[in-house]
Amino acid sequence: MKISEVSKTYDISIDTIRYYERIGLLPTVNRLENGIRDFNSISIEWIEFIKCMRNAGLPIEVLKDYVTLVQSGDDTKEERKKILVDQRDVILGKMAEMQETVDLLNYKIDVYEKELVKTENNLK
Amino acid sequence: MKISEVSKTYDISIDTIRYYERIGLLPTVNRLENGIRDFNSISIEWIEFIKCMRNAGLPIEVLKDYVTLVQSGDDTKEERKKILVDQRDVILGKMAEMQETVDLLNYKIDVYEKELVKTENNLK
DNA sequence: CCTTGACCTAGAGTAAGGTCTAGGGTGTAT
DNA sequence: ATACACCCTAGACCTTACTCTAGGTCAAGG
Repeated sequence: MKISEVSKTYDISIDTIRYYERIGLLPTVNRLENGIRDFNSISIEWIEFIKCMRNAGLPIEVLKDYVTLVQSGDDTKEERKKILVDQRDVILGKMAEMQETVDLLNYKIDVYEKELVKTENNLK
Repeated sequence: MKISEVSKTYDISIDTIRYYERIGLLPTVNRLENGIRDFNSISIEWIEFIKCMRNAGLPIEVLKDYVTLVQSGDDTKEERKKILVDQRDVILGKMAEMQETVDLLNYKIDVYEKELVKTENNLK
């Protein structure tokens, strides 16, 4: 799979994919003889994982640490698991904050709705 | 209320508060004769609102638009409500994405747990 | 009086995460 | 054989949202 196809399939810009590889977030991608990237299923799995984690706002540095641990063997499993658990907690915390914001927005929207109805009635 | 107190109470840095005023996100704050900011209840309400919305990731530009509309009178209520509704949708969308990430993390954490137990048993 | 601490402004600097440009190679359809 | 679509790298540039620095005012305590 070439980079443009990956880009379209996962809706990540070509530049971003190359950037991820360059900074070591995406483990080195296979190349054809002419140097062109040829994404195999392992690279694709990383792409999917990175996309999902980045969507949730996990910082690149944390993901890089995780990727590095995965690449350095089985005795890093405890450490890897800890990263995932910690980040899950961070996400859950953010979701709770966002829910508070949604609650406030719901309240404010409700107030606007009532005020707008009042204005309509006044026009009658 | 002086800036340092606002900063402590709402856990926003003094620099950030001044920055928000400077860029027009926080409507102009009252001053004492000597030029020192004196936050009244209206400013405080804005601080609380901005903090809540920024926590949820709403961009400063969108919030600035909202603030501008509030300051330009009652006939902008429809437009203001639209901003809030749109942003609520954005937040709900992000929360759904984050839930997907949490699901994936739960799965992965579970796999690590099982593997780690297996390793322990092998050591027996 | 003078030092300390809190306040002020303007403007430069920083961090995170991309995005874009210049310059160049390759493969294939006309 | 040349034009077009993709691919490559290195490195500059950009956006968002702060954060910090320099230089200065002012009020209270020792």
